[in-house]
Amino acid sequence: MLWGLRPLEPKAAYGLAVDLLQRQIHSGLLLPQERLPAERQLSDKFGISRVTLREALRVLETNQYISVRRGAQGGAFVSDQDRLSQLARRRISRAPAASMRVVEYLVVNQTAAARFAARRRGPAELKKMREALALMRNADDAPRRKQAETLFLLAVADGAQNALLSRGVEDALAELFLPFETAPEAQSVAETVAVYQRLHDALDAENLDDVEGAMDVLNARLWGAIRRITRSAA
Amino acid sequence: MLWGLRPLEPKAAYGLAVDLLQRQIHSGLLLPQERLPAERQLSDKFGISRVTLREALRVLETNQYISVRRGAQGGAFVSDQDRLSQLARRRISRAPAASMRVVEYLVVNQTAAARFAARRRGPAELKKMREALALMRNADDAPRRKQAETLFLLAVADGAQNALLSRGVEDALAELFLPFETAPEAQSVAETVAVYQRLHDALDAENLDDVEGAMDVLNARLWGAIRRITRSAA
DNA sequence: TTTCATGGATCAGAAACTAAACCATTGCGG
DNA sequence: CCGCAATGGTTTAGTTTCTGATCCATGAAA
Repeated sequence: MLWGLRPLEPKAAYGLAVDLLQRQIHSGLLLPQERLPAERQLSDKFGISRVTLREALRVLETNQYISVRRGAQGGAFVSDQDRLSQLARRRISRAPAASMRVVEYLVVNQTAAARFAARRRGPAELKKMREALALMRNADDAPRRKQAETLFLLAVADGAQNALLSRGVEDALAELFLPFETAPEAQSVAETVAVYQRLHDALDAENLDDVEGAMDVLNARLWGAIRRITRSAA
Repeated sequence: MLWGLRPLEPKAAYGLAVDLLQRQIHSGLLLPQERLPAERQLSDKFGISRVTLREALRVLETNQYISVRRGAQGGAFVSDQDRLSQLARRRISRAPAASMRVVEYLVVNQTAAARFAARRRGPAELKKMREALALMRNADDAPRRKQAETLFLLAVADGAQNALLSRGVEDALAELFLPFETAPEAQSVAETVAVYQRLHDALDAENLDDVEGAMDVLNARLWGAIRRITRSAA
């Protein structure tokens, strides 16, 4: 018997572009106020026409993810930190339970990926982790720290050499859209960096116990963050 | 910075229909030789035109997933058991490593889902599991047993009340496409049913230890199955 | 043999997308 | 101050995909 017959929902090309850009903003890969490539270049990269790309930009602008300015030095700019944090909080408080489930999924797949990565990570992934660590140390604001964390976690996921797990982690990070940390204390930041460093070292040394220990700390911090937000929103 | 800029790949409507039907054949929900609904009805359910649906059927026919017959009592019929098993083996032996990774992903998410389900499963999911068990007991051939197993596992995944985990399990089951068991011994079949029964009982009783025990057995059987296939293919 | 539910084929029109041009705005260097 | 050059904004003609409808062809069952 055929199961779950529901109308198909073909995604228009402009919708795919919206999703891709939105996901990168959610996961922090695109920084606040960052300028996107010119329309002609972006549409080229995406393999879609400029008209279609512009539809996508219009949607993102409407949803306050970007703003578009004309003229030389114009272009599409990611919204600023406060606006994005506001969007993130709104998204979470609209459906707090859903965000908890995303964290659940992220923790499950991220932890599994890290365990596999302890055996399978290659030099390329370790290098990406070190680069992310360097970014994290040099970062002087919350967005750059978030970006570096995302890059680190994606590198760990890639280390598992399992495309489905990588996609799962990527999806979860894109779905989450946590607001930027407020009032970052120097000590807390240093502690976070230390945990990622510990995870890198454990993966480098193929020390499974330490990998799990570091992941437990990261997962606990993640749960703490999401709980803090859902509480303050209530 | 923008990361991973690649050409977008808009999926045409007919492609979505192909995927949906192919996935249900892979996971065993659609039985061999089963007749699909008439084109006019199917296109209606999918919310696409009949012409577009027919494109999808043509693709599936080309790939030997179905065959189409004309006339009264005609229609699109899922290929027979041997043909499907052949397709499945071919798919696995083309990329054995990929199939192992799918199993990995399935085990990770299925196990996590079962753990959550131990606390969250509702009466609806328990009922679906019992119905699947009944199907499994009454099944007198491999396809029906596979169908019942899939239905049971999907019910467990739903019990976790986490849409992302459910989707992960569903994706993995659809991606796997295991051939039907050959030479089924009555004892082995009875043992399998017993394990699913044990999993149901454990979920019903919220007995987490027993849930994990049953899942371990199921996961081990899954690993055994995929290893047996990849070996015989080599 | 007739019936009729089914797949097969065709066509006009709608919707999405493309390619290419041209216009409007604006910062920057001369 | 002006004009260049890079950018977004707009228009148009044409292609591709999908739709909705109609009619034809087949073949099992009554």
